[in-house]
Amino acid sequence: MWPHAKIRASLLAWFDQQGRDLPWRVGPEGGRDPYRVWVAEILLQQTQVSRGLLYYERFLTAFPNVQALAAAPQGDVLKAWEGCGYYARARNLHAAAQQVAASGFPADYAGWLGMRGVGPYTAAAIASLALGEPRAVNDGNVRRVLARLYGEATPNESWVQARADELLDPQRPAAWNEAVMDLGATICTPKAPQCGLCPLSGTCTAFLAGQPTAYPTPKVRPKVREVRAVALLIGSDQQAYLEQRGGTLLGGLWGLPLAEVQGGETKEAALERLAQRLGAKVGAHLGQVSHTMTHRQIALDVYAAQAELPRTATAQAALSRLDHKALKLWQERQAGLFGE
DNA sequence: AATACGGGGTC
DNA sequence: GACCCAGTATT
Repeated sequence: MWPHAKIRASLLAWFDQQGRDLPWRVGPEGGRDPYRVWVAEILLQQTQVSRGLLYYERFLTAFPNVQALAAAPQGDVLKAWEGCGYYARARNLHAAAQQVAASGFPADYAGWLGMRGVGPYTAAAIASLALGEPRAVNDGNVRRVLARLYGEATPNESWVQARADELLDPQRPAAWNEAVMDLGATICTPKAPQCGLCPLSGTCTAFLAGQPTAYPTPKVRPKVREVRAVALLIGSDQQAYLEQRGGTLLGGLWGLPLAEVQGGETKEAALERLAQRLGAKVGAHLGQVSHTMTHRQIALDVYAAQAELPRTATAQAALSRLDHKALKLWQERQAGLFGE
């Protein structure tokens, strides 16, 4: 039988001393501002805290409360999210904010779970941190900490949730959740854990076995698909013809008109297809951009082109990193033309 | 149960 | 280059 009481006391004592001071941790323990917690939790999905911090202040300044977020145009919301990735988070957050502005905040875990973009992790986080509900979070930190604590090399979701549920401190659920995540983020890190500073090392199976990083075993990664595409820059890097991307990949963002090179098709054929669609005359090859996403490796050839199409100020639209790289080719060409 | 979904940090 | 990050939605 595991010494749950001892583990709780050790970790919470460490947390009270060494817990991180983060901008969304304002207000009483278990009674935080739901809007601020909500925004932070969405922003931090698959995003490291150090990076989330950069966006959090900016987002809260632009949209200080749920009414402001609900009333904002989607373009403004995506612009605030630009560069942070997983843009469905911003679209869902915006849509859900409009629901909250109309009907109020959900009152409990189940209510939050029904909101767009809110899954089991986020619902548990908001329910515990803002509502004081005893709900155990299950994120990457929790998974790693518990895998090591119990020496489970291949923990599945239900195993992690079960261990997290039974270990959750019923007296301080909010602090417990933050404590486990802080431990995972600062001490019990993936590659080089600082077991010498860990309050749980005395009961940690992985540490006692001398193999902390052996748990959990790495997840299998999906294969990266290689994609070739062509894009047209009509205008300049500052003022260009932009299209809003549909679908799930970069959906809602704006970018240069683009055509993927289909299987069995040449780059020239794709370029011709694209030019035809826009009624554009293709000019100089500006260069090639290479861009890696989690599941794609994109090689994009960018061409200058001429057409009677409306221009958008590129600084005002939310663009992906891929499109920023493409626009940069224009600057480099200008520098080249004028001999540096 | 798998896969799609960004972009960057760390070793 | 591998592996990961306060995960969720879709299939």
